[in-house]
Amino acid sequence: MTVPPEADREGMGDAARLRSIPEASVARLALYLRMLGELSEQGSETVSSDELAAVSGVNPAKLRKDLSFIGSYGTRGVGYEVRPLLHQLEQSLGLNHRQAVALVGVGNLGHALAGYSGFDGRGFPVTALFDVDPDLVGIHINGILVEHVREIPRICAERAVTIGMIATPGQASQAVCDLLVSAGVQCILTFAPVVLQVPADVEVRKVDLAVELQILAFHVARRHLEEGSAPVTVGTVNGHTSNGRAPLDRAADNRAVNGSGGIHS
Amino acid sequence: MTVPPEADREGMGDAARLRSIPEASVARLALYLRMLGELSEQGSETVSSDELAAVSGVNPAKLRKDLSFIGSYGTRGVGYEVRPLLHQLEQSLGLNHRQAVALVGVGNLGHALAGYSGFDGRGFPVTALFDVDPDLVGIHINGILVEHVREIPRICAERAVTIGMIATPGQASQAVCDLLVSAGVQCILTFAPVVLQVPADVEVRKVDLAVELQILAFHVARRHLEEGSAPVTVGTVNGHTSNGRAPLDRAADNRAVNGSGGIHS
DNA sequence: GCAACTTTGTGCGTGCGTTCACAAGCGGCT
DNA sequence: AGCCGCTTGTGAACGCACGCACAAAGTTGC
Repeated sequence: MTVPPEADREGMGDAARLRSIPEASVARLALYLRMLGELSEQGSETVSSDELAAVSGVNPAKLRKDLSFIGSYGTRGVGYEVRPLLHQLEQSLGLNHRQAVALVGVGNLGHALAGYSGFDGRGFPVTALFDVDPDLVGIHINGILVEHVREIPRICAERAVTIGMIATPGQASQAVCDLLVSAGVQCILTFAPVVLQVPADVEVRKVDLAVELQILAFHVARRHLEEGSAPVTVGTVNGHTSNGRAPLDRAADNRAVNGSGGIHS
Repeated sequence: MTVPPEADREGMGDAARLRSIPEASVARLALYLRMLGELSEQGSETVSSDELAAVSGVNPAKLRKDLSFIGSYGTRGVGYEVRPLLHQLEQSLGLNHRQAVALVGVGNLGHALAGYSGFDGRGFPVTALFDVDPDLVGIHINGILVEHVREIPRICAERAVTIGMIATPGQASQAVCDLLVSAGVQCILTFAPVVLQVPADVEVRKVDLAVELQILAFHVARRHLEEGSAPVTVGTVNGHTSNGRAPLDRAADNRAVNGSGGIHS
């Protein structure tokens, strides 16, 4: 086989190794990290790939391969030591130092996000809030002052914001996005149902709640059609839907939303 | 291979055709649907695959293939008629009749979701709210009464709920999920950072905000390493085109969160 | 110290998803 | 009417990701 031009040398630098982690694996690594944190709190010292895979809802082999991307931190015959693995995951995922997050749009959804405890506790302190509504600018949420959107460039620079969250109405989202980008923010998480246009060096992730529901609605429709044609399921209406199988088999069959997503060009 | 009971005949039934749509395509179809809605409001009569792909941030060929899964509704040399395509998409995605949604957990995030206008306007009326907190049970949000979680089975059956949303703290989510499943709900969208165990015939989608941020944090870390070390330069071998590093090209290069996700077994 | 058991790490086959590229088909122009 | 240009729909190749299955490695028990 022709050796790939850029030799895959042994002593691969961190940068090279990180760059080569598949997008889908990164998403799962973040999940493992959370699960390890819970195991650690419960006092577990070690965990096997089978156990960790079970609580994460993934295939054990896939988990081991994911972990192998960040190095070998397991002991054959034993499993993984929870604490060291957790620490290594944090480092590889860039969580060794906290990332300042700016949230733009403190309306309905934004207000909830600003108060979401899951961010601060996991190394993502919301350090800046923005809005355009005069009724909102000036108030405090969770001890943080809501500033006017026009202050984004200055404040984001001052507070070393690395991640921006957009929870504005759709029409405003592109303008807000441009502001964040001009402030040097290279990673954006948006809840606006708009395809944001950004320079190539900016990473955008989009959470579209309406689309999520539509995907589920599709499955509802598909089920109805299947019931009508193939004698697959039993109960219809309020009927408890246990078809043939055990009502409570704990299928590890979950479809996670986060994932490889549409990576392309 | 043994032909599945229902042969893949030409005049393929709706059920067979819908079942064969790749998961990743379904997610994008929902996106196209929204974009078509906007185009329709702007008065567009027809749209080409290139245009629709551009505003959706996807590859034109991929878009055409996605649309081909639901049939041929384009005119060669012209494009797609917006209105008929939109209608066809709605039908294929199961949006021809509204889906009743139940929301469990009206705390911080749940309260915001209950008031989110993007649901009702898109055929997903939130018709039931639940919580355990005595301070919340009994109040009205957006005109809807918050009921106690123990009422889930009865009320979900009464109101023909097909989709459940879980916005409770992590510890409560599995119990809530079980309640929803016992009420016959087969599609669940959860915001709790927990891997839900469900019967095989229940569809679960998970939106994990902390994980989203961690994925972005990873990209921050990767950027720092790249800047510091390797002369990253253009393309690794097969060059993914990605980082051509044109400083300001308006790349339609967005990574969408929703996507194929971890589909398996 | 050796054997047997346990669990990691990974090479490889397979299937899915994306992309390219082109033939087929439709409208407009002459 | 016939030709030309445009756009769809799709066959085929490519690449990625998943999961199996096994070798390597370490631990426990005798």
